[in-house]
Amino acid sequence: MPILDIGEVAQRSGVPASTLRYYEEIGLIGSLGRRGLRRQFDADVLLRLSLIGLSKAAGFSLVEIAGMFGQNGQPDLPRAQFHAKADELQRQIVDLSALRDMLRHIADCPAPTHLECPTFRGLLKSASQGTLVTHPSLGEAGRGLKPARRR
Amino acid sequence: MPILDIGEVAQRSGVPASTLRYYEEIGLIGSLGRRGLRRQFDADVLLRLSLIGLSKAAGFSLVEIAGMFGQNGQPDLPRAQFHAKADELQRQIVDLSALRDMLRHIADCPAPTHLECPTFRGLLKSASQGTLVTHPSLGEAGRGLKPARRR
DNA sequence: CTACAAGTTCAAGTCAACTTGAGGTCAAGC
DNA sequence: GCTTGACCTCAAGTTGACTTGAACTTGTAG
Repeated sequence: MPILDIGEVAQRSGVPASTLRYYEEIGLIGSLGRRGLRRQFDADVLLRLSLIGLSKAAGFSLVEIAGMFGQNGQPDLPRAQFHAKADELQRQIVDLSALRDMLRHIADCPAPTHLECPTFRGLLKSASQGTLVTHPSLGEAGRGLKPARRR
Repeated sequence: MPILDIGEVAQRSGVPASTLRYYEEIGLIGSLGRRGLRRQFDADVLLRLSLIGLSKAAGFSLVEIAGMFGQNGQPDLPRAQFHAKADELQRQIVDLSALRDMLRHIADCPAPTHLECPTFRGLLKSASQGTLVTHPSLGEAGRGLKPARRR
């Protein structure tokens, strides 16, 4: 079971050392202990970081992620909540697929003003399985979507 | 072509008026003009807001979104860039699907420590079509993922 | 005509997620 | 024994995306 120090974890994972310290501080990852001052990480942390990256991309906050994969590796949440998160994610996947198709459409369709193109409107309407504002006077724009973040 | 004032847009779209002002300020949406002091919005803005919500969920920043759907409604970017964004989105969809399956797995699998479960590791490995750190000493964790944000 | 709800501006505040900088520690190699 | 490089802590700064508050204006209803 290999032990890594922070520089190696940073290099292999692409996550900066400052971020790793921050993640440890908030309890999102754990280290085995110290050698002198230096944190020693189990190689497993790399998997955990993948999981974290994935979850961040899905729009989960660090706090939520911490809840999903408690410090020991075991989830902190009841099973039903996982199903709920998965379903939420499924909805998001549907939406992103629609957006992907819209981007492809924009790239290929010669019409300059896409909001008027029926194909485009159709794709937009299909997003969020119809909960979007396309229908007169009902629904909330982007309702059911996870606000997402990047940096 | 109906004209809406900010309160109606807010109500129908679920986007707070303060956010709508902010979006207008940064050029993400446009208003038709003013009636007295009050902004008048074309109903089309609702579609635009859906698009914005969708794009935010996909992890695009407001600046990127503004570039994709320039103030007039026409994109500001070359076609190739749209294909690139679509492909990026496609990769993300694959990753999120893996994450969704992982969440389902956690909800259903009785084993308490999922990082050791082969099924789970398999799912994790499949994310980002294998660019993740699962393989010894190569790759960056979550590489290729768009960091996502929420509030 | 007056009240009032709904709008307006502008500056400052907030929040999550980090990053940066200054100054300190330690183990290994020369 | 001394230097060097990789690590350390802790406080403060940054960024994006908004939100809040105070003080002001306006169209409509009574």
